[in-house]
Amino acid sequence: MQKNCTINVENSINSGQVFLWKKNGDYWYGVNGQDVLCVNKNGIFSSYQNLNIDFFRKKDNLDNIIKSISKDKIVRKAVKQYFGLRILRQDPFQCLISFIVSANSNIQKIKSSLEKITRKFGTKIEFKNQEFFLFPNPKNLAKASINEIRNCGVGYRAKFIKEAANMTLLKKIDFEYLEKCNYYDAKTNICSIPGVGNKVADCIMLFSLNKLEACPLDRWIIRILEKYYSERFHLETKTITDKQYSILHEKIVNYFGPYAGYAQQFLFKMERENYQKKWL
DNA sequence: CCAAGGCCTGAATG
DNA sequence: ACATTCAGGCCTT
Repeated sequence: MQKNCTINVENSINSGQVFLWKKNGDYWYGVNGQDVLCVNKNGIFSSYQNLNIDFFRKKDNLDNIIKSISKDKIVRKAVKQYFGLRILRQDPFQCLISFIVSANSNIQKIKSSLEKITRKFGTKIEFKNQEFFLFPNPKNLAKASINEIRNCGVGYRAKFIKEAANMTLLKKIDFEYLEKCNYYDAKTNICSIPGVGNKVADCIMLFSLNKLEACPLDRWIIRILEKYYSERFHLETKTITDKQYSILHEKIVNYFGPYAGYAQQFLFKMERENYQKKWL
C-alpha cells in the first residue's frame, strides 16, 4: 500500500506549534534552531544549513495514525477538515524556550517575544536574499542577564529562560537522552525545569522529542473535553492539578491510543478555527 | 492533595 | 481616554 505523504503546510504551521515563521509570496520561512527552513505549499524545502531533518514528519504513516485516532465523529470531522496537518519535529532547545514563553500568553505575544529574543541573542544570517536571526544557542541565553532577557517582553519568565538555558548547557537537560527514554522519565526530567509544568512539558515532548503520546492539555483542550467528551473524560476537580492532569492524560491515551498527540492537534486546530482565533 | 491568588505584558473589551 | 479583563500556566501559600 502506498504511504500517504500529504502535508498541509499552512495548517501545520498555523496550529500553535511554531512561532518564528513568516510567509513571503508562495513560501514559508521559519527559524528552527541554528537553521532556517524555506517551504513551499507541498512541504518541499531548502534550508540554510542543508540539514536533512524530517521537519514535517514525512516518515510518519499518516494513514495508520489517522485510522488509530479516529475513534469518534468529532475527531473524524477534524481530521477530514484539516487533512494533512502534521505534528512538527522542531529543534528541542528552541521548542523548550518557546513554550516557557507561551505560558499564560497568546500567540501574537509569544511570537513578538521570541522575535526579540532572536534579534538580541541570535546570529544574523542571510538566506535567499533575506535577513534572518537564528535561534540563540543555550550558551548565549545562559550568559545573558535576567534583565536583558526580561526586556524582550517575557516578564517573570526571564529567570526561567536563563535557568532552562543553563540546565541545557550543563546537560542536566539532555535532549538526546530525552528522545530515547520513555514518556514518563522524559516528563519527570523536563518538569524539573523552572517554568515548565505538565502542559509545557507535553508540548516539548510532542513537538520536538518524538513522543506522540504526549498530549498537551491547555484550556482549549479542556474546553473541548467538556464540550464533546464530558461523559468519557469528566473532570473531577475545578482546577487541573498535577494529579488530575496525569489521570486525564492516561484516560486520553487509553482512548485515542499511542498517537493521542495527533488527535489533540487536530481537535485544537478545529476548536480554535471555530472561535476564529488568529494564528501567525 | 486541592483551592486560591499573584505574576509580566499588551491587545481587546467596557 | 482610562480601567479592567483576558490570554494556549506555573509557582507559592
